Amino acid sequence: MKSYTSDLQIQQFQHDLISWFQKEQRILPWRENADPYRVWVSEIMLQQTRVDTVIPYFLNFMEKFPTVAHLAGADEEQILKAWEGLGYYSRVRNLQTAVKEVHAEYDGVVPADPEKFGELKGVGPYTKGAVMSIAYNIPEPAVDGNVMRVMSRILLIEEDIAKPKTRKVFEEAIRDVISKENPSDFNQALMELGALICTPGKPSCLLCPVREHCKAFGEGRQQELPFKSKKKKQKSLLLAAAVLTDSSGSYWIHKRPSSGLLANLWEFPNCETVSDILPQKEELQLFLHEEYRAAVELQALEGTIQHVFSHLIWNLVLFKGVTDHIPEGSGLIRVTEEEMKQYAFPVSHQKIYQLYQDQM
DNA sequence: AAAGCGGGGTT
DNA sequence: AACCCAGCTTT
Repeated sequence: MKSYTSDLQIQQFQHDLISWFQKEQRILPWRENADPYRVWVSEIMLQQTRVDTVIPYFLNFMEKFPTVAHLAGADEEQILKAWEGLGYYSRVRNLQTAVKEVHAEYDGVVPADPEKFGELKGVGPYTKGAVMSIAYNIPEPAVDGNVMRVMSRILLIEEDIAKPKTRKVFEEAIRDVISKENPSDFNQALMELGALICTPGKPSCLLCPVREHCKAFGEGRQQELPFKSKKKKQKSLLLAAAVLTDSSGSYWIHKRPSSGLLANLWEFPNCETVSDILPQKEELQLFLHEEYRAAVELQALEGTIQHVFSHLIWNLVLFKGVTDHIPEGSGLIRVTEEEMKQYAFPVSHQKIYQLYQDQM
């Protein structure tokens, strides 16, 4: 079996790629220095998330939690608030779990050993390679979506990048071609190339520093790659939510379970509505009484909210209601409008809050 | 191997 | 509407 890299001019490829990166790289906050903790935080934030989205979150996060010790000692409520709106909230809970371990087991120093670093919570194959190469200049592959796209074109790899085992094919290829002298710039250059030049839709091949090395470009097939099988579409759910207040204007809110969707975030009380005979308002009223012992008359709010996740769609119908009597320990807590700012809400419930306030 | 897990930008 | 994004964990 002939390897994918056998007819690549590796030295020349490395040089062309790294030289381009050193000249053209964007100025980004996490490139200010190579502090391993800083690099680590940036890599977690950048998982499935665009650079422009991450920048303000990264600056705020580093201000609030500048070191391993700061993050290890923070309250979960604070770190979720710092992540609010960024999505995939288990990322920050796993990050804190891992950082606590680094604080306790490694004296606060991020281990410069891929095997040890890779055992930490939330550190998968990509993050391991990225942090080890960028922070410690260790030649490990860091294969993300960008790298699979770029290398599928350079080496004309036609395997399905949606399949988990395909990542290993790319990791082996990268092990063959990665610069041992400068793995940090090499890995970053591949990702930068994927972001700026070798883009999904119409790659700018005429600006590409490595087009002479690119087999797909040589055959005019760059638009066909990478190959990715389709994923199935989202399920759609019908939900009803209630903005409940007391007579003084404080809100009744609920903390979501510690696992699953939007774990540990706060929300307005709500339920999925499944009946085809009962009005949604009555179904929600029954739920509020069963779940929280809250007897409350609801009024419809104007407008609905659709919220799209990667794997499902919420269609929300909204109500408001006033009650002063909900038992202690019911699962709902009472917070003032001012205190609301301390709690992390998913964007869907921020939309609910916004819509409610617009109608008051 | 497949599914669960957010949110937003691009085309 | 589909696709993509500096993916990882659980089942």
